Amino acid sequence: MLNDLNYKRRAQVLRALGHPSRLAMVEALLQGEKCVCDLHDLVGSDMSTVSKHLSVLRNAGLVDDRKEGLKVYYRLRVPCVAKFFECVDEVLGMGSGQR
Amino acid sequence: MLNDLNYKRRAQVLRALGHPSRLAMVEALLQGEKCVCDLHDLVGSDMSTVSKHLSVLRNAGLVDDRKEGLKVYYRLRVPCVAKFFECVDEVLGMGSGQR
DNA sequence: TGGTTATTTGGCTATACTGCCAACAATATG
DNA sequence: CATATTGTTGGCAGTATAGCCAAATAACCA
Repeated sequence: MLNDLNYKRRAQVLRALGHPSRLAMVEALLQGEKCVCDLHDLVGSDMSTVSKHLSVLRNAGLVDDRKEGLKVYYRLRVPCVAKFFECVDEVLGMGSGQR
Repeated sequence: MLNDLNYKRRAQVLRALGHPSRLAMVEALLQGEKCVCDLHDLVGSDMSTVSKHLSVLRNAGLVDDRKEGLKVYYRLRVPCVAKFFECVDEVLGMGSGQR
């Protein structure tokens, strides 16, 4: 298939966004840097789970982190994902077409 | 967590895009309707696999289908996904941050 | 140093996804 | 009707993902 590696990388980025908790975290990060503890409060699952979700986002290239004292702050690397939310909601707004 | 169902639905849409073959198919569909056979030629995997990928996209609300004679034609329901490709490539363009 | 807080990592089980094959359904054509 | 063509569905084996706990790391403070 045409340029397989490129599609794999792109898919990795989108798959990283394909989880409710990670989506919620990314949306929160649109407003600015958050520490893991903030995101932990947001999504409610175990801290270790949150940490693993964040590493999925990091490996996909979507976020970056920075340590300050005990806390680790994550930030979005790419503002354009904001548009994803609008478009995804447009998809959902038409009725999902589920069969 | 805040409005769990909404995040689940959104995640479903993004996860549907999170596969190399499905991405390639969606990109092809940006140029217009294609039959399953066209997409089969494009991605190269078994027809049944292609069909299942298409049903993932359909269940996510991303595509619609139409039967004409023996052939089934799929089309994108939402043009805005075109922008996803630009943004995703922007993510990749910065170096993926893989650790 | 010893203790506390914030986060990551390892390991495990449960669940979901992928991709192939075989079987089935629907439509066209001889 | 028999047969070919186009897709879909069921089922299975292999792989990946999710989420929890426990243990490890790192930075801070007494």
